[in-house]
Amino acid sequence: MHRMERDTDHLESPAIVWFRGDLRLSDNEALAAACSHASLIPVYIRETSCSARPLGAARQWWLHHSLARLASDLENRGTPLVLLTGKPAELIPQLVKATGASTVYWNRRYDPAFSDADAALKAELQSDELVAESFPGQLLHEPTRLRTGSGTYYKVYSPFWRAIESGIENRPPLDAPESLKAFPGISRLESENLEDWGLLPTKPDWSGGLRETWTPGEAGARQRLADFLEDRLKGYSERRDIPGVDATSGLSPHLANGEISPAQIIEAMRDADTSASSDDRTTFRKEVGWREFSWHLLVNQPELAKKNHNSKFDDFPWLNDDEALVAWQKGQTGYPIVDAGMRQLWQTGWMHNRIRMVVASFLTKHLMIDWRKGEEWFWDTLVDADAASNAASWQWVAGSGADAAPYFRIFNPVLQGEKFDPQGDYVRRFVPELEKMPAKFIHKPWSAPDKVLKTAGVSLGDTYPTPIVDHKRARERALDAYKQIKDAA
DNA sequence: GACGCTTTGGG
DNA sequence: CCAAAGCGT
Repeated sequence: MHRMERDTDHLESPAIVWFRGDLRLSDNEALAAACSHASLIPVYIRETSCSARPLGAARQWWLHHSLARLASDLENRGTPLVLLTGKPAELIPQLVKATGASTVYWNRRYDPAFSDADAALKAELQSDELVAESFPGQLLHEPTRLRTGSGTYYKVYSPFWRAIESGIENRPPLDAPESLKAFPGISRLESENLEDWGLLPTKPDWSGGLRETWTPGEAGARQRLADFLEDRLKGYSERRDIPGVDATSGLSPHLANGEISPAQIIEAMRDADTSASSDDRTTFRKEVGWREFSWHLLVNQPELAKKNHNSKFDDFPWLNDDEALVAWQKGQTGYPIVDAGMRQLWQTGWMHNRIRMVVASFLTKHLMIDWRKGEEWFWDTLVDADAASNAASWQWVAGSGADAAPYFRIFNPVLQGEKFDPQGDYVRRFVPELEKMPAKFIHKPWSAPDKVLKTAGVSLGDTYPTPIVDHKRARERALDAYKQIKDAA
């Protein structure tokens, strides 16, 4: 068969659009490509027995709602969404056979755990004379392609950023297709019920705070972006560090679920006519850049969530202290800024970026617990849990990562609280038992005079924990441990 | 070969 | 002011 013939012929038959990490209709190249076909079959597969790490509970909650929105958005434009469970390598060919489709489109995902399987499926489909094509979209750059002058991947953010910065606005995002031509036999295809997938919590339903905080789905993502650009881009570079005010974009969970693309964000910001300074814009663009950098690292270092990027840390004497780990997880360390962060995470599925650094530093340095334990907890509880950002950022704080903070840079939880939450607004919101503490002592209640504690209704060790470690001693212990691996190398 | 690196703390 | 070190241009 001649290539030219096939290129026109295949448009006469339906195209399968395999949705994976891209739960949106706009800026979706795979979907756009399918629109030039006679009809299309959108499918989402709940993948079983694949090598990727299963989604954490918070992201499963999000996924349920995001898929529900995607299905209704597709329905409104003309086609249902087919839901299947199993192995794509079996299900996609079955779907091809059942529908007579000659084409399968999908957008690339970059988690190395999927790469081999996706490439193998593509090759298999193509060897059957089918068209199988993948498109970019989740990132602004192709993480495997970008190389330094000496041919290696980037290990330092600044040069990485300079390398992608200029090309960052080169891809104009696509509009959502106005209508979709459903495959005529689509309603007779086997499809499962989302409700049967068990993505939502049951026994205790802990999702109340998530529901109050978030609107999963493409429309929610677009709304949040619009609100951010209108209300919060101005002043972003300063205010983003203050956890007590709503100053960040809050787009991370939408990005993690592919409800919005980074190209859409960058473009919308360029068009946003606010009085935001160029500093505000650059700072935010660089945040998007960090996400790109993390994926660049993960793609080139597939073990990033498991292995120290700097192997010197393989000998670090981490402590196995389950009691301390649980206190950290539950927000019961006795350090208000740490506890506020951990409780925000549990209640809302999200934590302010600055506080993520503080709690991660506390776990890895004050408690000397392996960063992987923290990474796992975040993976399970964050609605924005992202395989690349989570691993890269934990290693950054722990000191073991690429371009990491030096290990000896140990955050002081009291000073961080006083500097970035001076009035204690953030602590008060998530640690209500300290609500009446005066600002002067809210980040160090143990140093408040008895009568201040009494007036505030705080009884240390009773209504609020005493610190589980002493800052000064913990700091010295961590630095001693670091000295061991430093001298050994 | 020089230069410039996200996010700090303590003495 | 110091606490590292090496990456990338």
